[in-house]
Amino acid sequence: MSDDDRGGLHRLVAARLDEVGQLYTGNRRRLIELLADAGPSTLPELLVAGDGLAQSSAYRNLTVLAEVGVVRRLVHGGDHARWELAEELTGHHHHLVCDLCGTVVDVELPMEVESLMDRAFDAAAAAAGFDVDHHNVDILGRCADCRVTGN
Amino acid sequence: MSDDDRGGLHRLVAARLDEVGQLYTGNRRRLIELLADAGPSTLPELLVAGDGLAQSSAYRNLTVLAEVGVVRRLVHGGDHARWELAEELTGHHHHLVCDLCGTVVDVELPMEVESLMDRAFDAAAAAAGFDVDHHNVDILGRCADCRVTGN
DNA sequence: TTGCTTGCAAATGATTTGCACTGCT
DNA sequence: AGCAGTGCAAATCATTTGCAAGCAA
Repeated sequence: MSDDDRGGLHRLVAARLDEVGQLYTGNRRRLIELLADAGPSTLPELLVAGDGLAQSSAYRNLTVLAEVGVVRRLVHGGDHARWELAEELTGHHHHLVCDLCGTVVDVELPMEVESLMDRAFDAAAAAAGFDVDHHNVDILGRCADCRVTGN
Repeated sequence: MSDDDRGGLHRLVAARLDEVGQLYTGNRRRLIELLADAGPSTLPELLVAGDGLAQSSAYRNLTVLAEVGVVRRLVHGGDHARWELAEELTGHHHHLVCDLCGTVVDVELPMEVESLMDRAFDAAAAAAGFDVDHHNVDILGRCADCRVTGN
């Protein structure tokens, strides 16, 4: 994310919090910065990078940020959930997930692929009586690091 | 799943267990039957349907069945994980997930869509240094029941 | 001074494990 | 006999919550 977008990011988060009477405190700003810098992160990762941030505050703040729609909780197989900035802030994307170390990296797919998937998903869901709201794609495999270390 | 396949299913599971010196016991057979009948199910659902099956045995048996590759553990947002028969037994498929009640239903996508996705995913992953092993697609929305009840 | 935040400690709840017992081979 | 499977109760561990003190409008 460019430094240019960073200001807009903070302004949007502050506005969203304000709408529900919540403040954009230092802890919350730090979490947003960390997620903007590091992408999908676990709570322990955020605590290590967060310099003294209390665990309970981190969980509470991430929950609040998710409630106002600026953060999203991801759940894959590992012990800890992962948190990332919401798509409204990052754009629509999917995830590369390493089967070995659990790392999650964002990927964007070509627009034609997204629209073909949308059409296919709508059709498949309609046949089962579902109304589609959105879709998540996880691409699982081995990340560059784990390929090298032969994990 | 047809009754015809059911016999083959049990034979395959028994063989897989046998390979690692484990038995195809009544509890394990019951779990396989329940998953074949009900699709992706939570542990509480399996216990209710399982008539006296102990919780710890259910967890332990599902773990063993997953280790020999006949069962898969799914994790979406809810309180409980869900378990389903592995794709080797059911064929490749994806999931419709109800945002409101958490129900998960299997869907199959047209072959052309799968192959287009495979190609797109390989290309996107390669750009990030990932080797793709497989992919999961979750289609999220509102199931037929929740549409009716206006949950 | 009213209400949102914070950190600590305690509680919660899904899942796992220790153990003694039963049952297959 | 010898090892796998079972159920109960206790332990684990990510996450949540109660509470008292700090801080902003």
